[in-house]
Amino acid sequence: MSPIQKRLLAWYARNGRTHLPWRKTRDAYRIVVSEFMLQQTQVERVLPKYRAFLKRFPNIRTLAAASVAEAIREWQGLGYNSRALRLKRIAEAAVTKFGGKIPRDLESLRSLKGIGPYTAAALRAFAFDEDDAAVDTNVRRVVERLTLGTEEPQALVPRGRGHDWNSALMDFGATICTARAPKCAVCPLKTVCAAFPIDPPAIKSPRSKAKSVPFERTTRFARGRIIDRLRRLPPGRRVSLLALHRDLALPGRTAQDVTTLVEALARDGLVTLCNRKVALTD
DNA sequence: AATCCGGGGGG
DNA sequence: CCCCCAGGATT
Repeated sequence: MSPIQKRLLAWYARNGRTHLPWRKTRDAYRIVVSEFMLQQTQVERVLPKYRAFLKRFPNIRTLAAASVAEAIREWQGLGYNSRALRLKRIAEAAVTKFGGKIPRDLESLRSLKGIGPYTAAALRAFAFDEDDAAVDTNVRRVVERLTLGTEEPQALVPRGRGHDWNSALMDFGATICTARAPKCAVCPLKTVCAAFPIDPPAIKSPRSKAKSVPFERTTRFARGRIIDRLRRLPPGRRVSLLALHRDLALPGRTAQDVTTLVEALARDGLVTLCNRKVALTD
């Protein structure tokens, strides 16, 4: 192993978050649930949601057999509800096409909507102990700094250590080699880092943003409120578009605006619209 | 290449 | 308050 590899794995052995539940399992279903949650949310916020989700859907067949509405309800507080839908569809595909298991080969993984290059590699490393490099923006940044861009992330994976290596890079990037204000002074890799010491002013970028719309007027806010309202609906019940508009009282939104928003959510498959009444998709 | 998605965290 | 932020799909 190279000095970088040895030092980072040694740091991880002492400082890594090896106690995290998705680090202690090789159950591909549990790994894919954690990956979908972690793509959008901080670890501390994911932990309780992860436990609750697995309690409600203990295995892939439970999730496959559930309704979309149940999956979206269990997703409450995580945001990005489309990902709950995709996770649920992946569970269905695993049961109908892959013998009830998350597939191991790259092509099969990539055929599942919602699994891109990053998540496919993460699943192969964390669930199947393959030496793939799961490259998110944190890992890309860390590797670029450590080698000044001379090495591809995949080339750095120590043979047979893909699981711990990917975990180590992520923990390191989250705590030491952070995007802004990296802690070079206490970095265990500073003596082998090509970028040490990083020049802070180099991070400055010319920013002149157009003025932003208030968050309450954004499509994102409105969609989130609509899904939240439907989530609280008793199972099997639907609500009329007019009642939805009246209940939510979204700032600056007409009844027609609400209809348009609901139609978009219906195209996404999150809600079902029938006779101007709407509910989460069954 | 740019945009959409849903909030939360940090300065 | 203001700025920044992730991965995947779509166009």
